[in-house]
Order: sequence, then C-alpha cells, then structure tokens
Amino acid sequence: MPKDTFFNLPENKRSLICQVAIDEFAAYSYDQVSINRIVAKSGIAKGSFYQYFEDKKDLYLYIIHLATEEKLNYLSPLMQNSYQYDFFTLLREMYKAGIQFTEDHPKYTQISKKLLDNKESSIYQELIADTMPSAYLLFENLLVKAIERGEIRSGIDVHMFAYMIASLSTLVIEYFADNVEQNDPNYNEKLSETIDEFIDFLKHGIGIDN
Amino acid sequence: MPKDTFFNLPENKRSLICQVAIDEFAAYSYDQVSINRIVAKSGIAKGSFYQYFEDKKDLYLYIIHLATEEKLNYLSPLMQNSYQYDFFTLLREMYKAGIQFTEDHPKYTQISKKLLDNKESSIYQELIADTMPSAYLLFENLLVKAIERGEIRSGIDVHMFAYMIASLSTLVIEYFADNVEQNDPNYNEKLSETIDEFIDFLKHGIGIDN
DNA sequence: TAGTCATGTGACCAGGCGGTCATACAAGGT
DNA sequence: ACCTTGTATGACCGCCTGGTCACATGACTA
Repeated sequence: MPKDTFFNLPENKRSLICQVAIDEFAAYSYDQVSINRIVAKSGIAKGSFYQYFEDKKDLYLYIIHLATEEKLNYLSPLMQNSYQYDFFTLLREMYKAGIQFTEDHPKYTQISKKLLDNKESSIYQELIADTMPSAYLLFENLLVKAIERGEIRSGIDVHMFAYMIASLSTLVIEYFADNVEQNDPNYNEKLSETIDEFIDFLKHGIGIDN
Repeated sequence: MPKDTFFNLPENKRSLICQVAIDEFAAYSYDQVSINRIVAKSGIAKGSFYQYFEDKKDLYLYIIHLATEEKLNYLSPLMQNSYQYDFFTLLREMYKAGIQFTEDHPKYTQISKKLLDNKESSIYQELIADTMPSAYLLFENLLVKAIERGEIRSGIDVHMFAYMIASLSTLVIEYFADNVEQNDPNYNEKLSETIDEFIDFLKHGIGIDN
C-alpha cells in the first residue's frame, strides 16, 4: 500500500500520478516499466515518488488493487445471484460482464493482459499463483453443483475442466477483443452471437452426434 | 544465423556453448538472458561470443531453429499422412506427439513456453506473429475439410474455432505437464485418458443432450 | 522569531546490461 | 624470417535501472 504521504496529496496530483502509472503499466510489462519515466511524465521528483510508495512493486500492487476493485463491480452482482442461473447461463453472463469490463476499462484490461502475458516476470508468481487456484476452485464448485443438478455429464474430470474453462474465459475475451471493433454498429449483436456460439460449443462440442 | 567462426569450432566447444545457451534460455526469458552469464558458464571470452554470433538475437533464433527442427521430426510424419485420419483422430495424434516432444525435450519445451509466456517481449512479435497465423490457417483448413467430410457441424465459425483449437492445444499440453508426473507408473495410460477425454469434449461438449 | 515537522528535490550510487575494440596469439604460405 | 589471416581476449564504453540521501522549502506552532 502507498504511504500516507500519497493519500495526503491534493486530489488532482494524486490522480495524475495514478493516471500516468496506469498508462505506463498498460504500455509496458512490469519489468520494463521505468520509475524514471513515471516521475518524468508526472512532473514529480524521483525522491518524491519514494515518499509516496515503498518501491515499484508497491505502486503496481496498488494499481492492480484499483483494477480488481473495479472488476468486482461487474462480477459481484452476478455471483451474488448465481443460484438463479443454470451453469451455462451463469457462464454466459460472466463472459458478457468480462467483455463489458474490457470495453469500459481498456487500460485496466491491458494491464492484466500484460500480467497474464508475462508469466515469467518476477511479480507474476506471487500475485497470480495465489489468485488462480481460487479461480479454479470457483469453477470446480460451479461444475460440481452443475453435475448435481444434472446440467453436466457426471463422468468428466472436474479438475481438468475447471482448468480449461478458467483458461478459456480469457481466450474468449481476447478473441473477441482482437476480432471485433468496439465501434462496429452490430457490436452488441456480435458479442451475443460469439458468446452464444462458444457456450453452445461447451454444451455440445463441435462434433456431429450420431 | 551464427557466423562461420562458430561452425569452424571443434565439435565439443560448439555443443558446450549450445548446451549452456539452451540451459540459459530455458531458465530465463529472452530479455533476462544475460550474455555475460552465458560466456562465463561457457568459459569463453565475451569478445569470442561476438566472433560467433551477431548478437543475442542471433543466438536465440539459432536455438529456436534447433528446437523447431526437432519438433518437426515429431509432427511431420503425422502431417504427411494426415489424409488417413479423421479430424479428431488426427488431433489426438498431434497432441500425443506434442506431449511426447515435451517429455523428450523438456529444455526445448521450457524455451518455447517462455516465449509463449512473454508475449510482450521484443522478440515475440517478430517471431510468433509470423508463425501463429499459419498455425491458425492449418487448423482452419483441417476444420473446413472435416466439415466437408461431415465430421463436424457445418454451422460453426471456422475462424473462431481455429483460434480456439490452436490455443487449446498448448493448454492441454500445459495442463498435462503440470498435473502428471513423468515417472508416474501409469503415465502412458493417463496420457491417453486425458487426451481422449479432451477430444471427447471437443466432439460432444460437457452438456447433457436432450 | 525560532523551532518543528511533513514534504519536495535531483545529484548520486552501485550494479547490470549489450556490445566494441585494440591487442595478442597461433598457423600457414612464401 | 616475414607477412597474412583467423581467432581469442577482457578491459572498456555508454546507457539505463531501482533506489538513496543530504539538503531545501514552506506551513504551522510556540
């Protein structure tokens, strides 16, 4: 967490620093982000930076914290009412919410994409290694409940498919971000189509049933 | 490509340098690999290194070249006889070959995993950005033929599923590498099971048909 | 006015990097 | 014996990094 000094700053200066940091972490991977650049763009002295933050990691974790809080705003309403949905519907809504977050907060999305894209970076291990298992667990729980409710075949390897679905969720979002323009007139339509097709694939596969 | 000087080297010295480089690139991402470390471990002078290679990238591309050649040994027999197989069988064999390569050449696998895990690194763009589209095209072609042969539903978005299947292939291999010990007594059995279950998922999904 | 405390500052540090270059050496040809 | 050619060498260069520290500033207190 940043030091008190940072939170004592006038609002405009504080948010300027945040904005510069967000731009920087969206443009460069953690290791490549340069404190020198950040202080230069922010117009503050190098020494001041270290009055506000312990070190580079401190700033990064704070930015990640901001992004996570914002993303939870999109997902938590869904999760609170998760019992209302069957497995596939819940999944569809989660993907939609995820893509909506991406569109509303492209910088945050770039930051987390950079994180996911640099699994070897020093920061990845301690940050994601803690988070991912809980994401897998979430999907494992959803799968188990779905099996109990008879929505999903009971023979499947829950562990493996939790892994698959967790990984696929970022794949779908990336595919969509890479292949559909946000200002496409049929944007929302295509969004629904893509997700529906993907959910249908999860349900029935791509093979021809005999 | 390395300079002539490198290929004029006595065999043992040349392969020592290769081995050190392979270890280094398997242990560190491209940007983090240090020429200083490589020359130290190889017991050669820094200047000598630059007698053998243009620069760091030259060495890296050469190592990637070695890995690619070796991987082709595993895949090309399959691709040459691809017409013999239906889509899902071919896919299964490709995954098996891929996993076999991983087991036989763990260092090469780590190197390409590092490459795929650092999509932001300077080298990734020019190396993968050229290769991946051709991988997608391969899968697109396979999908189109499979649809013609009636092995796959005709309504699907070929472009999207080519992307999905290409991405999934690395996912399956990673999942397997992370979750099954190579010296497991039932290794081959589990390998077949995992792949079969995954192929079955591609065919039929995980939903319950009504 | 003098003292105190939070904050601002940028020159500076040690360390690491990729890459260069003048020099030395050894082998072969003449 | 001399010159050329290919190779070996490591000190050195410029650059950039994250982080520090002695000092300046300015506001509030006594």
